[in-house]
Amino acid sequence: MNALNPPGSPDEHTDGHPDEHTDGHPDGHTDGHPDGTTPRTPSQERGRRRRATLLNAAVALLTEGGFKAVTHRAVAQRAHLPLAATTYYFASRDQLLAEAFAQLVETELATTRAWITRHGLPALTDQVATADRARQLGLWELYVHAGRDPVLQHIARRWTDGCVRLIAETLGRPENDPRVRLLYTTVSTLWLEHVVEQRPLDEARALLGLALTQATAGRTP
Amino acid sequence: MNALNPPGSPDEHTDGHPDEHTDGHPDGHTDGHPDGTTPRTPSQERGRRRRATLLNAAVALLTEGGFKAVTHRAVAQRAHLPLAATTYYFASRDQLLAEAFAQLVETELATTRAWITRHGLPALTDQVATADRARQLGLWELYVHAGRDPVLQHIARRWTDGCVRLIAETLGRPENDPRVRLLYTTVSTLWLEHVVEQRPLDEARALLGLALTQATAGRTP
DNA sequence: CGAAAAGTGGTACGGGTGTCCTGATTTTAC
DNA sequence: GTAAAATCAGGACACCCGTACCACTTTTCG
Repeated sequence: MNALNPPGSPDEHTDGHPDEHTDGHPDGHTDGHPDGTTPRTPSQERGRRRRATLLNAAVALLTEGGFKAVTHRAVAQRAHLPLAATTYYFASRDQLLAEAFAQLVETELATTRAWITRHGLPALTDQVATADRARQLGLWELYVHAGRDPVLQHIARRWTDGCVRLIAETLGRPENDPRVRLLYTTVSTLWLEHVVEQRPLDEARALLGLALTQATAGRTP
Repeated sequence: MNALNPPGSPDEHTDGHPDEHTDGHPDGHTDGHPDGTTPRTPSQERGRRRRATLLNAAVALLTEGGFKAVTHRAVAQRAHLPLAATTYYFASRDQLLAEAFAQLVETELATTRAWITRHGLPALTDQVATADRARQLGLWELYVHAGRDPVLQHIARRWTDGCVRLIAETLGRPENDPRVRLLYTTVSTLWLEHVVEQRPLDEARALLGLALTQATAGRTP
């Protein structure tokens, strides 16, 4: 669950049993140097900061150019760290991407939650309009890429589940309520369409309004 | 409009004015050798077949590995043609990808139309279940990638518009009817979710049913 | 028929990548 | 204090890529 920790949080996995934590970890975060070559989350504060810097660089590059732009050299350069740091702290490019994806998902969910808390669900199209489009594209690119990668797939499901949970809470409904899920389908497509196709948002606003009307059946959210 | 022609269809662009067809062509199809270096659709039948073979190879690779797998060498090898053929018949990798995307979109739209004609809209989840998932992934990957590429973006819009048209025709409604577009949002998300996340389709079927009920307001499709 | 245009295909250029190697330095543990 | 472990960073390995170059062959056209 380390990928869920904010950068800089204490690491619980430095207890000398690294091997137990590298099997089937769904979010791609791997700890431990079983033979001195597999990276771990560092025990020293300095190393932890360097690792986080690399990860943030990866997210930035993901935003700017999609996952193709996340190469070891680009990440190292963006983080002003030597190339070897990338392989010291991350087992592979795939791990780097997975952790970047996980971070992006959590960040976007938190941002969206805050916006809805403040402005309400009907204003979600306004958040989509003002949010960093390139970052959204990075997220969606990895979302689709997750279809070919079981590790990323778990993270993708977390994105969907997080969005559904958000809507459920806002509507005061259980997450498995079909109306919640139906509303999510509309929100998801409108979001993706805006990010990819850059269509005007007038129609999206109207559709969101209609979908909300149907989901709440006359109750004002 | 050559990208809309089936492979092997007669080419109308060999009339000696190739330069007029290379500006702002939204689907990335370029004709003409203005200085002997820019590819055109060949005038000879053999060349046309070779070009089509390369394009089909690109689509196959897109299916198997996503757009990252569509390299000149992989395409040439898959098509059993020399590497130089790829640059002879296509101006760039981008053009190859654009045409592969366009072809994939048209194929999928046609396949979906045939299915709906035969089985009806409520059975759309069954088509999603039985269709080649990897091919769908290829399509969606390029769809999202289109967010960063104006040429592909036009093709992505064609995908969306084609789906909306399909639903509108099935419901006997105009394409700008909000209920048509709302139903499309649900269908789109359920499709993407299945392809990416591989969730069970039971819930998708139920949601599609609910969405159809709301879209038709008691009228049986 | 001959020249020009189109087609063919092997090769190379200049660039890039993920990963690994290894010696030096710093930190930790006994 | 010393040895082991962790950290650090420069460099290299093996591979890959898109694109361009160029000589040769085939087809077209005047």
